[in-house]
Amino acid sequence: MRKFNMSYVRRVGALEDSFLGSGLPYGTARILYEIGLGAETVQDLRIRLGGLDSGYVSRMLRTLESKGYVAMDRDPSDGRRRLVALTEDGLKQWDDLERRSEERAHLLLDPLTQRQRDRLNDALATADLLVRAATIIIEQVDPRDPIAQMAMGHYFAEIGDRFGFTVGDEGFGDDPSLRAPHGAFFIAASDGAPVASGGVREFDGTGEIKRMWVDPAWRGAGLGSRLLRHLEAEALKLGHRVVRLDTRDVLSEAIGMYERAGYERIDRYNDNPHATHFFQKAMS
Amino acid sequence: MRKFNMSYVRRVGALEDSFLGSGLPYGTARILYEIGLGAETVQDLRIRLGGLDSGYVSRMLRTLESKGYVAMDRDPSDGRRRLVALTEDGLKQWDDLERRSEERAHLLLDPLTQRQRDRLNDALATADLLVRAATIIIEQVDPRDPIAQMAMGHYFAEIGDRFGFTVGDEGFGDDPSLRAPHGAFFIAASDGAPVASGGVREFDGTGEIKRMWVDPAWRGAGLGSRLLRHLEAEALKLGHRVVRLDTRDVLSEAIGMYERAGYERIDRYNDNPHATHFFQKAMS
DNA sequence: TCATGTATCTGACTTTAGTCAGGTATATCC
DNA sequence: GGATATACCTGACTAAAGTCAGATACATGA
Repeated sequence: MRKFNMSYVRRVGALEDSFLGSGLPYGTARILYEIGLGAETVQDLRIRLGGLDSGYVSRMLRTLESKGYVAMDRDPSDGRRRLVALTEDGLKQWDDLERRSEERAHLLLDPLTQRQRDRLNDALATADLLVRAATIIIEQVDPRDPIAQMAMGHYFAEIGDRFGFTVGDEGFGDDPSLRAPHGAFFIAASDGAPVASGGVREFDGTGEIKRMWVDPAWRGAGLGSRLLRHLEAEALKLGHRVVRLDTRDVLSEAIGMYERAGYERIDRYNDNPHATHFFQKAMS
Repeated sequence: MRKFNMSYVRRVGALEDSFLGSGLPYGTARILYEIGLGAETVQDLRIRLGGLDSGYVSRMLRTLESKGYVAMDRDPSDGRRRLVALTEDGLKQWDDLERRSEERAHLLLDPLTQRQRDRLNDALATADLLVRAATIIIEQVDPRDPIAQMAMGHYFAEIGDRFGFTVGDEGFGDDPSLRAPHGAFFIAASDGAPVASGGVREFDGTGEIKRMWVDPAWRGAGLGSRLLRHLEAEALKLGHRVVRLDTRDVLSEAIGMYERAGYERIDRYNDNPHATHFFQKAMS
C-alpha cells in the first residue's frame, strides 16, 4: 500500500497540475471546484475542504469574487450565512478544470488496451470501496439528531419497500429507549451521509439490537459485522451479557451475517408482527 | 479514475502527515527519505524529486546537515559533484519515518477483515502495474548507449538461461545494422531501468525485428505488443512494407503475441541455429 | 591552454498556505 | 430583552515552497 502511494502519486499525482493551468493557486482552485460540485454556503465549503480556517476561506472567496468567478449573497433564511454560486465566467473556469483533468486522464490511459483500461477501472473501484470502508468511523449520536433521523428514514423506507408496508411519520420520531441511560444509537457515515446505522436498548432484562441498516451500495464491505460488534460492545457496557434481535426471513444476507457472528436462533420473544426470525448471542 | 483520485487522496493522502511528526518540513523530509532510499548525489536527488531547483535542494541539504542527519563529501571521481549519505542519526530519523508510515497504513487497514485486506492489496497491485505500464515511454536510443547495452544484456542472459547456451562478450557489443540509416533500437524504461527493448533492421530487402525482450515481471501488461507496434511503424518509416522475425518454440507467450498481432508463419528465411519459428507480416 | 559546460552553492526575492486574535451582524435560548 | 452562540469577516502574522540571478570550483574537448 505504501509502495502504491509512492508510485501512484509520482505518476498520477500530477492530477493537481491540472489546477495549475488555470492560473489559480491550488487552494483557490479547489474552492472554485467544490462550489461547482454543489457547495452552497461558506460553511459547506469549509466542511468539504476538511475544516479550513474560516478567515482563509473568506479571503480566497474574496479573490474569486474579485476575478468575477463567484457571486455571493446573503442567505434569506439565516442572515449570518452567505450563499456562494459560480458566475458564468466561473462556470467556464470550472468546465476548464474538468476538461483539463479529463484530458490528463485520457493521456494516461491512452497507451493501454481496452481490456487493461477495464482492469484498471475495476481495480481502482475495488480499492476505492475498500479504502472508503476502512475510513468510515462509527459514532454514537442522539437518535433525534438529523443524521440519525436520516438513517432511520432509509431503514424504514427500505423495510416498507421490501416488505410491502409503510410506516407513518411517527414511525421514526424519537425513541427514548435508544438513548442514554438504557440505550444508544450509532451511525457510520461516509462524506457526511449515513451508510449504516443501528441501535441497542434494554428489553426484558437483556440487550436488544434494533434498527440495524446498511446502505445497499455498501453491503458486502464488512460494514454490517463491524457495526454489529460495536453494538454488542455497547450492550456489554450497558450491563447486558446477552443480546437479542429479530429479523425477517427475506433478509437472508442479514441472517447469514448474524449466524457468522455467533448468533443462535431462539423462539419468538416479542410480538413484532413483521419479524419471523429471532436470534440471541451470549457474550463473555 | 479521477473520482478515485479525489476520494483516495482525501483519505489516504494523509500519508504525508507521517512526514510531519518528524519535525521536518515536508520537502526536507522527502529529501531525507530519498537519501535513505539510495540517492547518492545531489543531482540524483533532484531527479528523483522531479527536477527541483538546485538552490532549493542545496538549502534543504544544508538544513539536514546542520541537524546532523546527513553528511556530505566531494565525489572523488568528479570534484564538482557531492556525495550525500545519512549519518547514524539520519538513519534513525529515516527508520522513524518508515515506522510512522507503516503505522498509519496499519491503522487504516485495521477495520478491514483479512480477506478485504487481501483484496485491497491485489487491487492496488493491479492498479500500480497498469499505471506504471501506462506511464512507460518507448524511446529510440543508440544501441551503444549504456541503457541499450543493459537491455541487451538482459536479453542475452535470458536467452542463455532459457536455451542453455551463452553468448560471448562480443555478443551484444555494437550492431551497426540496428542503427541509422537502416535500423533503429528502442527501449522502454520505468524509473530509469529498461523493462523492454527491441530493434528493427534491414535484412534481405525487408524489415526484420530483432532482440525483442520484455522484462519477465512486466509480461502480460501489453508492453510487448505496444513495442511491436512501435517497431512496425519504424520499419514502415525505413521503407519496408513487410517485417519478419524469428523466434523459438519455447517462447510460447511471444508466439501467441505475434499471432495476435497479425503475423503469419513462414518458412525459415535465415540460418539462425537457435530459431525454430519464422513469422512475417505485411503492413498497409 | 582556453573556451565552454556542469554541479553545486549563496543571496534576494515571491507566492502559497495557513494560523490566530479579534470584530460585526444575526440568530437563539431562557 | 439580555446573554450566548454562530457565521462570516478583517488584519497581522509565520513558515514552507519555490524562483531567479549570479558566483565558484571543477571537468572536458579542441
